[in-house]
Amino acid sequence: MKTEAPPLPASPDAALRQVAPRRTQIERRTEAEARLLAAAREIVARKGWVGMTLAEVGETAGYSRGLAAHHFGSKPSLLRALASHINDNFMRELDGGPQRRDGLDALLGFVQTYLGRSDERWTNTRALLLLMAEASTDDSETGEHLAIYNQRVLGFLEQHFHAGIANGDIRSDIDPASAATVIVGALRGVLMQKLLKNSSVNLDAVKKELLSMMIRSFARKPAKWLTH
Amino acid sequence: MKTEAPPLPASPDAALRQVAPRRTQIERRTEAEARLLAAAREIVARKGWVGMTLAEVGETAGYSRGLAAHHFGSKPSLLRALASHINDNFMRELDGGPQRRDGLDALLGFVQTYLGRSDERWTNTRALLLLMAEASTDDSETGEHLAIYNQRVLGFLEQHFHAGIANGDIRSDIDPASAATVIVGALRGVLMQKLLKNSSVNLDAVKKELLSMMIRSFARKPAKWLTH
DNA sequence: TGATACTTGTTATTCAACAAGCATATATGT
DNA sequence: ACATATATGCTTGTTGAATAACAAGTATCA
Repeated sequence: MKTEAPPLPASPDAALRQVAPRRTQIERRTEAEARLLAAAREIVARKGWVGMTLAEVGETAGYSRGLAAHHFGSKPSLLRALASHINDNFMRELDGGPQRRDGLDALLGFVQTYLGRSDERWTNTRALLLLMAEASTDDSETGEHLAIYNQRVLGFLEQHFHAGIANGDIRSDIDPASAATVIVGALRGVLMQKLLKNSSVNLDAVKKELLSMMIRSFARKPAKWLTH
Repeated sequence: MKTEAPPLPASPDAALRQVAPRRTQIERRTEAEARLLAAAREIVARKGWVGMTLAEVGETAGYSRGLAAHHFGSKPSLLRALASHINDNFMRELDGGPQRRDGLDALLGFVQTYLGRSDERWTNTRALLLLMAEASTDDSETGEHLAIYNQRVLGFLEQHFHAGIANGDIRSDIDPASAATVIVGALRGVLMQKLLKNSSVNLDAVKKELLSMMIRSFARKPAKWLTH
């Protein structure tokens, strides 16, 4: 299972010791943390939180088996860092979208971004899904950070529902909180089915259908958006 | 954590040994299996599949720590039995609905049933959600049974989309497979948020919003349904 | 008496958590 | 500048707890 020879991209290069770029402590620590989190994210996406071992995280990141435990102290603590990390990534991706959108336009863009990714970029979503599912079980405080993450995403959508209602694009009889919950739920639920074995989910078709649903349900003048 | 004195509802009653109803082997075995599955279901709902131990299942069911392993042989084998069990329960609950419904009416009824349960009856759904989430991680064949379960539910909905299109209630430009995926995903995704810590999800409001969405998106004549 | 259900005993494995040591970077003194 | 000392990052050694899986024993039924 475990890769015999982890990547180890030439940080301590034996042959060219002289060229070793004498990184500062802060650089070393920062890079180590980044690589540990990236490794954790991938492993969680594959095996889930409980299936992930600290040793595997360290080794996948190209370090020793002990580093993850040493750096983060404990597994729950790693989860905390990981949730923040993924959340930050996603929010950054949202901001870096095509252009500034608002109201219903922003909501449709959100869905397009969420379902429009290539297989490679699913790792984040996949990991987050698994974390959330497992979080609702754990007795400990492990799950609260994910609840906070969820609140942030919901808040983002609610805000755009309100904006859309204000600017007249969205029907005023929509309940922003409930509608946001449904949309986020639909996105996660669809992804979850996609990640099941032997899945026959056609993401493009689903995306199209969901966008139509949103326009017909939320738009004050659906025709204006459907033609687009 | 573990309850010191499990229920043990008077199967081997010490005081009234004489009255012990001399059950047949088949009866004993059947009851044991039922109680083991019920215990497993509850524990999975609380702690998830991986967080559940075979010993706890046996003891929660009122037996010895070893029975679960002995009866089912292995943990994956227990999962198989559990998934079937929950699936059967759910399908029976669907059939026993208010009355025979069809097409869009059946779809709306499905959503109402799914989101309209009391806290107690969520155990099934909760357990199934966790199993599904964890199933998409496992390398083994553990998850295939859940994929099959998912296919069955999707099939049920697709069939009613087709029926609704046929009888004119549902727009003909709806793609049944995609729409079914969205609805099932929305239901699960909403439940998942509800199960998160500190959840502020108002299930009644969400149900109402989702039903409105479905009517506005799928119905050929929304007005006919919205007044209802 | 034999079969079947169930229990208790045991083992091997996995893994988080810590501790003690090694490696690399930075601060201080000459 | 250079050397030495200290701090920080990283690795290897180790331990104890948890637990799935099996084996051998006991109770219940045919």
